[in-house]
Amino acid sequence: MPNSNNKTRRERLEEREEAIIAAAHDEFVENGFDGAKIAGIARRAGVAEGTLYLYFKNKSALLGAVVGAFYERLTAGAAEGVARQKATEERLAFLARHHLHSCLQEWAILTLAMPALYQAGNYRSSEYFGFNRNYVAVFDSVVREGIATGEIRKDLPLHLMRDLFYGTLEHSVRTIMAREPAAPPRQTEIRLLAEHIMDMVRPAYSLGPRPSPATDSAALHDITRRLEDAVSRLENVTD
Amino acid sequence: MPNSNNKTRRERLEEREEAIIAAAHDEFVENGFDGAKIAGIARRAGVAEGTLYLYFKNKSALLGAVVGAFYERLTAGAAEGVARQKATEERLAFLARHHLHSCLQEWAILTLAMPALYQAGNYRSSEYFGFNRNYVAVFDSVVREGIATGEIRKDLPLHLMRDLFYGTLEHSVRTIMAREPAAPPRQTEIRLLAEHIMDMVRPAYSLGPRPSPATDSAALHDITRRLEDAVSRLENVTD
DNA sequence: AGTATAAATGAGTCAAGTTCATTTTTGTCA
DNA sequence: TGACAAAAATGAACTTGACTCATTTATACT
Repeated sequence: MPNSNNKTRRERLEEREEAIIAAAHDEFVENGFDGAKIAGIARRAGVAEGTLYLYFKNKSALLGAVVGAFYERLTAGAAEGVARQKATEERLAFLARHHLHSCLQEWAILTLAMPALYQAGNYRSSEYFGFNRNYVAVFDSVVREGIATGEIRKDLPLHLMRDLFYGTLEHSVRTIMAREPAAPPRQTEIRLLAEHIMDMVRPAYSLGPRPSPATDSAALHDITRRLEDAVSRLENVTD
Repeated sequence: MPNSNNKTRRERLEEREEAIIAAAHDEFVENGFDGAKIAGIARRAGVAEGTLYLYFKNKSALLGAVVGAFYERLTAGAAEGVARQKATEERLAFLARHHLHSCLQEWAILTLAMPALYQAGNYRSSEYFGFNRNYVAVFDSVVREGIATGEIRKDLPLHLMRDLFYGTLEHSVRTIMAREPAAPPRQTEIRLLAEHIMDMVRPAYSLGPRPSPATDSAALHDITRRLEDAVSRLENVTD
């Protein structure tokens, strides 16, 4: 009787793999990388320790799979949101909110991913490089389009704009989590924070109508005064 | 015969501690945190393994001492440089160059510090929190002064400006090291990069004469055209 | 049913961080 | 100077946990 179940062999293997990744996720999130035990993951997944090594090369590869799943969710969410918006500014604002929301939501995963990101001897060859590449591709295409339509300045290398955007966001997330480790990410707080960040990013990118209220309004005030002067002078002439 | 050497007991202990930190530095830099072995550090320092535990609680504490020394150099350099400059903009430009230079120079230490920074269960209580606090205090005082003199906008929380500044710098460093892992940090390249970053930071902070040429000139153009229209209309009336 | 191949198992191996009973060094005092 | 108590150092033994592999179990095909 081949196929005693209604599952093909391949399907059963993939199910097991997913179960292992889910188990690893929980064990890592609860205990951190060093605190997580292979034995614990095996127990959660309902398999023997040795079995894990048939699916993943070692503990780090197990973490890689967990982080990869996170990046997949992150990237998919970013791409979807961007597709819903039309204006460059709205798109960037969405990406900021989405990044903040995701990173705060899954802070535990981030704390697992960052070390691996930095430790990777030659980062380029590590799987994390690919994860990041796919993710920032969404941002890159938004900015490239913004530059093409003249909404964004074109005198700076794209990678620097990316560094500004994601560097600021990541640092902000770290700041928040350092302030209130147990903070549940409230929707409105994220919106406010994203708006503040966009208030800095906008002028940095030369995006939007008002690059900077303070200086701009000063310049416009000056022009306006001159306009009024001119008008009243001309009116005096007609008198 | 008390004090057979010309060294007091305390001095000898401190010398040994420094030797151990130096040994740990080299072992960590060469092999990374996991790759570094307590036995290796002990051998380099010329002491027995057990002796290390008389000076440091565990391997992590050993890393903490190495990272602490790095932060001390970093903070001292930042404070000195800021004292040499007078204008807010020059000070920030210096801090940017200094941060880039130091982090590229001692990239190996950074890759050791970042994981610990993120892993620290409750970051606030970890020693790394204090290191960072002292370091960014230099930046904070520069920005506070800039706000007081009206050079910098005051409608954004200070911590966000910090996140923009150091987030961008750190992300840039990571980008560079990912591109060319064996890159020797050339002085001129660092200057150029810092200038580019300042080109983004300046308008974000509303620092300097022109917040943003592109949009600003567009707005002014518009006003100017309206001014000219008004003038010519009035001139037609007087005809 | 028989059998070859794939998959799973878990006891055993090994490496490395940490501990602690013992030894060595140091400073003081008779 | 020599005894001695306290401090410092030692390294063999202990412990933990990732990883291996000889053996067992399940699967699919004839």
